[in-house]
Amino acid sequence: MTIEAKAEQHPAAKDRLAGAPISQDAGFLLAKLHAGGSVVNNRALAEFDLKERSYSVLILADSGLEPTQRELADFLSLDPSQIVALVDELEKRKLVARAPGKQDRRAKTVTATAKGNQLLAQAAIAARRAESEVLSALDAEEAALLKTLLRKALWG
Amino acid sequence: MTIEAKAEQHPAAKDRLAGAPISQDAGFLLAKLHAGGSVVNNRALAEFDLKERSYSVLILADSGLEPTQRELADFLSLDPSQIVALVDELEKRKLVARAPGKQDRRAKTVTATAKGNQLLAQAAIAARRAESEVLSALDAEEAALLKTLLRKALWG
DNA sequence: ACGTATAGTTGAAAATGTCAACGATTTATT
DNA sequence: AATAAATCGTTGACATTTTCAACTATACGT
Repeated sequence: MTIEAKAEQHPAAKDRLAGAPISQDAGFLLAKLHAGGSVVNNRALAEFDLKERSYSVLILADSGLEPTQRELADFLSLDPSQIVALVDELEKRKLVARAPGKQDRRAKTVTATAKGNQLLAQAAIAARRAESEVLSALDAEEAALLKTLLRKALWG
Repeated sequence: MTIEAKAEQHPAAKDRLAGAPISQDAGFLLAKLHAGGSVVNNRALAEFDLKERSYSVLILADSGLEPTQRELADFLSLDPSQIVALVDELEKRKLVARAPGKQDRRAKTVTATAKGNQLLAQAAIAARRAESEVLSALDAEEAALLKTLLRKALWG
């Protein structure tokens, strides 16, 4: 028996369970693709001493939107105290800076420094490579469609 | 100014950051939709004293595929020791049973009991409701397409 | 038969998530 | 204007989850 034929009879064993009805469950599919993707993303970002989380904060800090920590917490679905730790670390590395909110002095806006912007430029390249690895089973059109649907599910 | 017009100028404040380039990142979109979905799913399943994880194990145990714990770990992207805890709890509640693997006595297959099957039937209804809540911004066709794309990304 | 690899289990350590309290502000109510 | 109520960032405690190294029992390769 050829290897291919054997593979068809024993679906890689790895995804023998893919036929179970849970593969119809969006929550499960999301969780599984996210879990696999996180590993790939974090591996790609490790080179820059970043993780998915700190990378996200850095992007938002670099966006020009001058997000407050509260906005970061809401947007990233994290507890405000986790944002404190994340920003502390990035600030210690001089990648972002805190500034008092303009019309609300309780708030602190987080913006990327020039150094943060430079690191981000490099990291974004690695992140794009990681993403195409994660979505390698999709062609470009399908990948774009997937992202469009995810955005619509999130924000309508 | 109408409320709608105001909403357009100040995009709910909640998603003011949605315009940042991170919204182009599949990993981020996956993480965010998964995070929001988990809350909804777990709330729906709490009624049955289940969480996403135990619900997944129960579905797989009920699938007729007689998965081993190792297969569950691989498929659910969890450490084998986490499967032990999950199955322990479900087994204590008589929802699943462990049986020695047929051709490998090291392995243990996990199968749902009649009681587990009955609970699952109820829980699956709640899970479906939760899913349509999470994907409420998508019409039926879009939701189906999203799931198809996720499955393709995972298994080709 | 022997050494090597794998399944499940245990327990510890590290990372993450959740929550309540606090000082400094801002906003709402009188 | 004065006071009350709410919000922002922060800290620290606690719970949950993840990760990892052992260990026993069994299977597999040579």
